Amino acid sequence: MEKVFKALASEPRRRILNHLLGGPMTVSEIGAQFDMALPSISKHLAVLKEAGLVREQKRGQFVLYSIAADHLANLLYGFLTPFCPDARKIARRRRDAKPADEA
Amino acid sequence: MEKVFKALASEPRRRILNHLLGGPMTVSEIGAQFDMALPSISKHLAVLKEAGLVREQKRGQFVLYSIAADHLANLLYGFLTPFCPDARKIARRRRDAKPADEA
DNA sequence: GTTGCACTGAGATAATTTCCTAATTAGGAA
DNA sequence: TTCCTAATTAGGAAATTATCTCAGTGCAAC
Repeated sequence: MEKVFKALASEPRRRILNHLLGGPMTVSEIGAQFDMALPSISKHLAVLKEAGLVREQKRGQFVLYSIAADHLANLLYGFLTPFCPDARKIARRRRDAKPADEA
Repeated sequence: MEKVFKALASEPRRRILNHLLGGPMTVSEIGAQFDMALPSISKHLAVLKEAGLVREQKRGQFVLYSIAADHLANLLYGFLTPFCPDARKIARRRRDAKPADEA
């Protein structure tokens, strides 16, 4: 949870997540959307991956990153649960639907 | 949104929010739960307030802080919307229920 | 008024984060 | 092999954050 909120507490990283909604992208493709050096993008992706918010898969010399939307949703619903009755129902429903996916 | 995730990216601040689930508390009462100097607690509360996650009300020499759970839920649901169809419905439902509460 | 408690502001310091450039690793193609 | 591209690692500078102590402000009770 700590890593998740730390990861989300960065505008570039939230923008990366939004870009990935369109489907898997390589580091260069993501970097082309930003005015930032590629190693910085790579670092941000590592932070997101460490938090479980993206997945990486090597494809030859490329690395494809894709969003782990389910994980993101489960974590935030789980966090919201104590604060909000709505979230409790949804968190339970999501958990029952995919029993082995929690963090 | 930036302020919200920055505020949540801190273990002490998330703990403070959880403590406030029991109802409004003074700064000293909150501080008693932590091994941390009071000015630090005060600072954390200021960050949470700046993010709209808590409200403060002066009561004589005391300052009562209480959680703004609705705001927290609305913001996170709003953030989740692009990533998760569930959140879209809920965010809309919440918004329609309280039309003048968004950030 | 004076004393005491609740809280916040100020200043200092250590740790963390973010970003860069340069160098390195690794894969694919000539 | 040699060259090119993709991505990461390394190293370092600048900014931000977190925390402390100490000083101040405001209220309340004596």
